[in-house]
Parts: sequence; structure tokens; C-alpha cells
Amino acid sequence: MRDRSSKSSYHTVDVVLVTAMGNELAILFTRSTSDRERWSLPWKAAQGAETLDATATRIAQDVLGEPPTWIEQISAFADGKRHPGNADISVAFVGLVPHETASPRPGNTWFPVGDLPPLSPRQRSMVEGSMRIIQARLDQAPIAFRLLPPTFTLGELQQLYELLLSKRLHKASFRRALQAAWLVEPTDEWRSEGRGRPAQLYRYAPKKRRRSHRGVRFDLLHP
Amino acid sequence: MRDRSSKSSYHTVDVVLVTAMGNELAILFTRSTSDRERWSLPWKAAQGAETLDATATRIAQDVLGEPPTWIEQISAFADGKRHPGNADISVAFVGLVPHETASPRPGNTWFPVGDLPPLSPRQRSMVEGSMRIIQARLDQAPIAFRLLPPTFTLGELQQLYELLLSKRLHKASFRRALQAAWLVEPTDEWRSEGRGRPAQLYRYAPKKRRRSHRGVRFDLLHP
DNA sequence: TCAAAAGTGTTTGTTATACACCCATGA
DNA sequence: TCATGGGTGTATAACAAACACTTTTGA
Repeated sequence: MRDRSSKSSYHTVDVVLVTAMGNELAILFTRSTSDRERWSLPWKAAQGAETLDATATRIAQDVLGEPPTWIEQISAFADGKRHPGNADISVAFVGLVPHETASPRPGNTWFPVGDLPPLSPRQRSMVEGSMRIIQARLDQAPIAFRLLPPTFTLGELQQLYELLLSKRLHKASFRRALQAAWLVEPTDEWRSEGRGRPAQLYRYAPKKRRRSHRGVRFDLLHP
Repeated sequence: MRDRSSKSSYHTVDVVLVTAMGNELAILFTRSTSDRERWSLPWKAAQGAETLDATATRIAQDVLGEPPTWIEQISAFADGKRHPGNADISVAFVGLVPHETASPRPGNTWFPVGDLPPLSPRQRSMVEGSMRIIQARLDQAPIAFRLLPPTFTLGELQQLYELLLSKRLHKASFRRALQAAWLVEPTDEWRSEGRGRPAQLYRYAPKKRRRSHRGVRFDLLHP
């Protein structure tokens, strides 16, 4: 049997909460308890009894008042890089939140990804990891809907996809693909944005689960 | 400042080494040091100074004699599930190895995924996680080549893809896609398998990096 | 009545899939 | 010479992208 005390370490759970704010993604930061001038990702020491996912959800709930609509573990970090809690190991999570329904508790603020505050090296790696995961999951599951309120216009949905993919999309093609996938259904509400024809509101309601039987994907970037 | 000793825990790095053995994937197991009748995934207590990736690579090298051709962190596990080393947290990695060039050290054996030995609950989760990651990465990077020796026939490559995807592929279409992706180049060697025309040997040599500008992927399974 | 945004039918070009066939070798 | 697996040209089907157009509102 090994001697546990000689190999012990201190570990934390850190959460990267992401939302779509206007025309940019934004990440939630907390004022550091030790240095009120600094900001950090929300984090806590892990409880032995709790699963990591539960801890991450609890941390998110503490700063947002409600749990994220989607959460996933990014990775464990244990390089020598500095961490605000001086943790030996930090397990990082990424969570998505619709901007409309999320109201950060006092001391927490959204920062656009293009203009983040100074950050400990390890938490900077976490932010980068979260962006990579979002990009990757976008191609594997319809996580974009996790950033939208329960009802939304197709224009909003397309804008969000354009933001996440960083490229313009063709309106007609976008709607055709959406229709073929049976992911949304129209409500009987309409929203007028001031100028132009009012848009019908839709809700996320995935019906069929037909995975397109696509061929082998060789058209990939070499890592 | 927090009291580190009151929140300390013991953590390990575990490695799921995967190879393609005949017509099935196989995973490397080590005879348990305490109970010689039991098998477990290779694992070690993490060293504070080393990065997690380095530890995982070292563990793999210890049981295989050489590092894996590809390695990636699966996840950190900290649920209540049992672990052979009684770790509070285990960080799991998945590694790929070509079967032809890997020779496990004594006390280590490949088990086909369809016929694994009894396993601690946490390590079972790791095996499941490794399969999920391989399946997912297959659609994101050409990791199949990491399971092949430096040169191989297109028949072997196709068989491997059929194994990984669990479905038959059309020969001509497979080769057309492969050619369009500029991932392999022919060597001037040929291999005769006894029956039928000898096959030309190819090597993995990705040239272009043209990522196909595919549209929005809505055709996804809902998680 | 014009600008602006929503929403839709049809065409075009690209790509995956399949069919059909030839080639080379061992038994 | 036949069965077996390697290898390739050509047709067909599926799909993404684009074009062109109508609809509905506020100014």
C-alpha cells in the first residue's frame, strides 16, 4: 500500500462560463478575494465527496444564480503554471449560458473574449481550451441553442452561428439546412425589431435523429 | 491564504493504450502488483514537477518500450468510484500504438475490447471514455494512421477504417477520397499477401491542408 | 414609396456513392 | 483458368451554395 500523505496535493475546480454578448463571446470573471483589483475565473477547492461535474455546476450557480444550460470538462491542468489558488491540479470546465436569462451576482462581470483582464497563466490556458472545445462541439452537437433563450428568431440563430464560426452564412442555405434537420419548431409569436418585417419566433425542439450517413472524413487538418 | 494540508488529496495518472489487433481494437493491461490475479490499466501516482502529459507518456513507455504515436487527455475522474490505487482524483489519457511495432513488457498483455478482464469501476469509465474520444477524433484528425506502421497497403488502411467506424466502406470511393485529401504517397515497394495481386505500399505524408469549407452541421444527434 | 429585414422557389456546381470493369497473382 | 484482392474510369444521386424573387414592416 502506498503512503498517501507523501503524495498528496491540493486541487481546484475552475469554470469558464461563456455567453454570447452582442456581437462577441464573453466570459464571466470574479473579483479576486485577496487582491480586489484582479479578476479570475470562478474557482473553488474540490470537495472529496462531490463529483467534479457537481462541483463545477455549484460554482456556476453561485456566481450566476442558475446552472449553465450546458457544461463539460475541458481538462485537468497540472503544469507548473501559476494559479490564483496555488493549486497543484486544476480541473477546468466550460459552461454555456444564454445572455438574456443570466444575471451575474455582484462582484462578477462579463468580459468580451477580445478584451480579457490580466489572468494567471493556467487560467489563460483554460480560456483557450474552452474556445477550442466550443469550436469542436459545434460540429458534433447543436450547442448553439444553449446560448439562446427559449425562443428566438432565425436571424438571431444565424447571427450566433456566424459569430461562433467567424464567417458569414447564406440565409437561404442556412434555413434549408435547419429545416432538414428538424431541430426547431415555430411558435405562434412574432417579434418586431423596429425596422423591417417582424420575425417569427422559434423554439429548440429536436425531432428526428437521422444522422446523415456521410463518408469517411479525410479532409482534415493535420494536428 | 488557504490551508493546503486540510484540502489535500492523492492523485494518479492512468493510461488507456489502444492498438488495432487483427479485426478488433485491443487495450493494454498490467498485472496488478498487489493481486497477481487481477489486471488493471497502467497507472502511477503523479509527480508534482512533471506535466500530466509527460507522466502519461512515461507510463506508456515503461510498459511498451516506446512512446505512443498519439496521446491525449481523456478527462479527470473524481467520482466515488473505486480505483486500484485508491486515488481521489485520476487523470486518464488515451494513447494509440501501431500493433506491429509495439512489444509489451512482461506482465503486460493486450485484451480485445470485446473481452476485457474485470476492472475497477473508475478504470471502466476510462475505457469507455477512450472509445468515445477515438470515435470523435476520427472525424477531426487523421488519427487512424497512428495505428498503422510507417508503410501499409490501402487495403489495410481501409480495413482499419472499417473497424473504427464499424461499417463497410466502398473501395473505389474510399480511395477517391483519400487521393483528394493528399494524405498518403506511394512507396516503390509492393507486398504480396499470398492470394491475389500484390498491393502497393503507401506512407502517411500529408501534403495540402485544404479544409473543406463545409456548411453548418445541423445533422447531429441530440446529446 | 423606399429601405430593411424576413422568408421562399429554383438553379447550379460540387462531392459522395455506386457501378462496371481491367490487372496481377497463387492455387 | 478460376478465384481473389488490387486498382481505376465513368455515371448517378445527394447536397451545399447561390441567385432571384416575394412579403411585411417602419420611417
